[in-house]
Amino acid sequence: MNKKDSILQAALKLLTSNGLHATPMSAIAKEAGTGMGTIYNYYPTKEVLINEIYVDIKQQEEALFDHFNSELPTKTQFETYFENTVDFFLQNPLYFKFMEQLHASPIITNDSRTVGRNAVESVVQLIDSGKNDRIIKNINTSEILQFVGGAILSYLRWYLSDNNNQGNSRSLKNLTSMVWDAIKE
Amino acid sequence: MNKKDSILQAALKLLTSNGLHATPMSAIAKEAGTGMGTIYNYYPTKEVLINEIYVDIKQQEEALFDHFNSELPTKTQFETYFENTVDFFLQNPLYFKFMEQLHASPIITNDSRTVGRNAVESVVQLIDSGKNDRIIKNINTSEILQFVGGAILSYLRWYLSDNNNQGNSRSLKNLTSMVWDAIKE
Amino acid sequence: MNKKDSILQAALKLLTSNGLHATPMSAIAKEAGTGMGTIYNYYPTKEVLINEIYVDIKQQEEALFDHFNSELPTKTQFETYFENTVDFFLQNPLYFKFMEQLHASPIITNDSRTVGRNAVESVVQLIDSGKNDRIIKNINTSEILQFVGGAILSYLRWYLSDNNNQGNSRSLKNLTSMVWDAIKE
Amino acid sequence: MNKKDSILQAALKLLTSNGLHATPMSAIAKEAGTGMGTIYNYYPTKEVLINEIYVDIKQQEEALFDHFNSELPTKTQFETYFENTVDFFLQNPLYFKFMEQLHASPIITNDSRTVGRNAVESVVQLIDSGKNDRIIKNINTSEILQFVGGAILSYLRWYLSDNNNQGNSRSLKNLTSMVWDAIKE
DNA sequence: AATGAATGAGACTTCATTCAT
DNA sequence: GATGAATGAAGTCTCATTCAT
Repeated sequence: MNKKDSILQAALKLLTSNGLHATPMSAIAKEAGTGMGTIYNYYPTKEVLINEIYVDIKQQEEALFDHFNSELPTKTQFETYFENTVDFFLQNPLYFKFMEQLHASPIITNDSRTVGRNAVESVVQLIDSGKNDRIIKNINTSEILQFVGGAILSYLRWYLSDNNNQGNSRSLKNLTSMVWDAIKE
Repeated sequence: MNKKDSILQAALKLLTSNGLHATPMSAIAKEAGTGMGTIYNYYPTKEVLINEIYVDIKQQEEALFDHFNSELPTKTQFETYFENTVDFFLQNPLYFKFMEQLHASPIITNDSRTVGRNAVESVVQLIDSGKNDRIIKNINTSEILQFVGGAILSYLRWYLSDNNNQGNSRSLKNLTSMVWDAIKE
Repeated sequence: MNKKDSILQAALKLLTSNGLHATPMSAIAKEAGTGMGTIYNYYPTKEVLINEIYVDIKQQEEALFDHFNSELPTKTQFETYFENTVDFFLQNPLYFKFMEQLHASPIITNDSRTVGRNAVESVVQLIDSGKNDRIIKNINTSEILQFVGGAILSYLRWYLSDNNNQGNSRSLKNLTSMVWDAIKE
Repeated sequence: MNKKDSILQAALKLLTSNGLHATPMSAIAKEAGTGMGTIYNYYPTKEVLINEIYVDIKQQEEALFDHFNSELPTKTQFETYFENTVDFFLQNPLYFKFMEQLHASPIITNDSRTVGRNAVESVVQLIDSGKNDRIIKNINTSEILQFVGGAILSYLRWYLSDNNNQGNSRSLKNLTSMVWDAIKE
């Protein structure tokens, strides 16, 4: 792994376990196995480093849609999106913890948030097209988007919570169908 | 307003707009119109102050159920809970911003989180009773709880987001029914 | 002595003996007998502290003219100015060392330099009036001012140089008359 | 131009415009069009580099006297020295700015200062010989030297100051004669 | 000889907390 | 109880210097 990625990984690990306020750059450097100065060769400030992690995750999320097949039925596409996204965060629980902690933080810049919004553009189009075909309810698209996002979020919170170890693929299927029922016409 | 509350309000205001990392105690004191030492007469550390705000909000949430009428139909009770909770945060948007930012932060202690969980005990009972009466789906209660919480969260995010001004009471009714449809048997 | 002055004195002492690049704020705090944070209660940055010293010296120089008697002959006034200024720096050799090192430094702001120029306004008037009365040569006033300043500077450099201990009041008298001879009509 | 000189020129330019405290070696390397390592092939430390510039300027100053004709009258020799030196710095204003800023800095080593003193050895001899012939006043030679140096310095400061554009060769002639009048018997 | 990524000591500065008033 | 000047540990960031290429 190159240095830039080591730093990102180290920062992700420490930020999610200790929090922003308890993760000095020196600790990140130590964890990454570099000198502190090296971090600053790649990221001009701590704030930029945090935002880079944010953007990085959002872009990986976006990449999940790269091979979307727009000829499949809307419902199939939706299920694929929904389950892929949940799966992505289950495979990368630190990404989820990071987003939980920093999604609403003023440290995330507007530029980063814009990248975040663009990342879900494919889903917006899927929903719009579903509304057009009267497959999905005629509710404000951004509201539907938030609803779906909230469902993903709540599932992940439940699944990854310390006091749960009963998560299974059946419960995800349940949720997917609950959500589809809620938004379908 | 007494000093203790001034401090809480000042902290809430600054924390939500600037973030934890950019809200020094001196700024809180200034905003509250007190001396820095005064804050320490009420709260031994900054961390305790933050947790106090957290617990305070959770307890106000809990108080929403004080006059719950357990003789009404489950669906009515659910709708009341759901809409009251959304309304509570719409009336207190800073509470929502605070929770968004600090819900997942390591600065919130386990004790505070326990208080938070107790605050929704009434809802747990409502759901369990609903499951018992085969009105609500037989899914893990904590999963349902997270699902409902996620729906509230996503609605509030959408409603309070800067680029939205179309929120109206109809859309909340829509959501309430979407959620009920999703969890009802 | 109050804290603000202790800090100024400590900074002056260390800056003149070690130079700007070898005088950390921590050393100034230690020398001043305060904590580092205390310095920042009075001076927001190191740069401001340096400029404050600069302005402070310039204002003390200006104060030398407060009791100038404008009814005395021009020559007498000039001699008084010249010798008082030399004497001021001989009494405060650290002020001289400070100015030698920082006079031309980019760290001194334009605002500070403006204060410095105002401090010699009385001398400008004396020279202008002398030119008017055809007592002083009709040369650009700022050029005369620099010439006189250069004479003071060179005398002080010589007098305070390590390898000199023959300074005496006669040599100052010599210089004063040399300079007067050079600028008189 | 070879690399060594590029480095010297780059350092001179940046030091005079930004100051020692704001001129990192990396910036010098960039300005010189070399790598940072290359600088260290020629100069073991930043301090040595600065001193090299200092010594270099002093040696160029010394070279001005190489073709001094010791058979000309003392006054002619003095005028030549005086005007050549002023001219040298007017042709190389960065040299002057450099000396203004670093002349008194503790970063200049005693060895460098010794070189500086040797550079004016010819002038010392001229003055001594002038005193011997009772052409120049019988004042401490080093004091005369400083006086003459101060006159040069003050003229250059005035001439090169931002708010001056009236400099002309007549005013230099004036100054030369003022200074000669001041030191001649 | 030339390079520049890597380094970490040390700089400046912040801010939670104390305590004399 | 109320205050805020004082504190210094600890944070972010810089930059002179090294060394593998």
